[in-house]
Amino acid sequence: METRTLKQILHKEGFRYTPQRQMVWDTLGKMGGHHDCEEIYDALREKGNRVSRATVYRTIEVLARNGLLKKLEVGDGVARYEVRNEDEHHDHMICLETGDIIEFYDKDLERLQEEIVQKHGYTLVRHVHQLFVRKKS
Amino acid sequence: METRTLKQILHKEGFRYTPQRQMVWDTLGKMGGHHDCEEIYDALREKGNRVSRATVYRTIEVLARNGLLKKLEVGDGVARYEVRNEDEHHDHMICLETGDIIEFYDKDLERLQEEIVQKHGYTLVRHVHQLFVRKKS
DNA sequence: ATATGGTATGAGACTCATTCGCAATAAGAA
DNA sequence: TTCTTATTGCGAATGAGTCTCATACCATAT
Repeated sequence: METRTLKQILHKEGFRYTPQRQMVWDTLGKMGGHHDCEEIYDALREKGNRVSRATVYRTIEVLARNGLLKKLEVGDGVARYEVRNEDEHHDHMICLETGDIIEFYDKDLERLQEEIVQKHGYTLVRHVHQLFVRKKS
Repeated sequence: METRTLKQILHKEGFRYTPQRQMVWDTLGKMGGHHDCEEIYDALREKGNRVSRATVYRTIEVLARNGLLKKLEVGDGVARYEVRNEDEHHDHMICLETGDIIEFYDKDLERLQEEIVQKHGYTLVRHVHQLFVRKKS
């Protein structure tokens, strides 16, 4: 059903359904968490799949554009991606000591953001909220 | 007095006070707003100052490390900087249509962040909060 | 003032993530 | 099956930012 879903989504958006796209999607799903293109590329090759780096980048772009993936940039020059869960939004807390990425969600925070944007005469399209933290000593 | 201030700060931190560093600092101050290294570099050269790109990058790194500048990454692969005002923190709202960068500050939001981090057993070091918006239609 | 030690600068080479160009390939419509 | 054209693969290209290293020059001790 996963296969069908991806195929349907791609077709609906006018994209072609290719084995490479399915492979990238499956791999990201199996890996879980947040990964950069190189990691996805390596994971694919380790499993013997022959895909080019460029295709991984392009596929991820397509998947992200269609809301299947969420892009995460922590400021280290590498973009990471995670499978997007339709009905579950969250932001990230990044531990400066371990590099761990913790997800968090706060209803009030989300509401506050909306209010602030409205107050300025705008509409919120998306947001980036990252908390760089350190273990409490 | 600006000159004295920068000189003092650099010395206190064990850095040398050089005309290039003063130039970069002055230029950023005169420009105001958010600018990337290339813009700063160009602004300096236009005024006839001979500085190398590398020095601009290095100087900005030094200034940022010492809290004189604030780094801003919007996700377009170019880091922007703004002069930091000691007693005034703010986050950014980026208009997707015009590229305008609007500053905002919300006390409750700041407090909420702290609470969330504490709840997870961490200490907040710094945060990135960007609201990508569109003019209300 | 002057020498001295070591940081800072300049210019360009270099990195490294990401994108491009283009010929070859293969979806999917007819 | 054929045809159109999106997609792939590969390597070259891009571009922000970093590094190298010889030279310049800041700041302290003399």
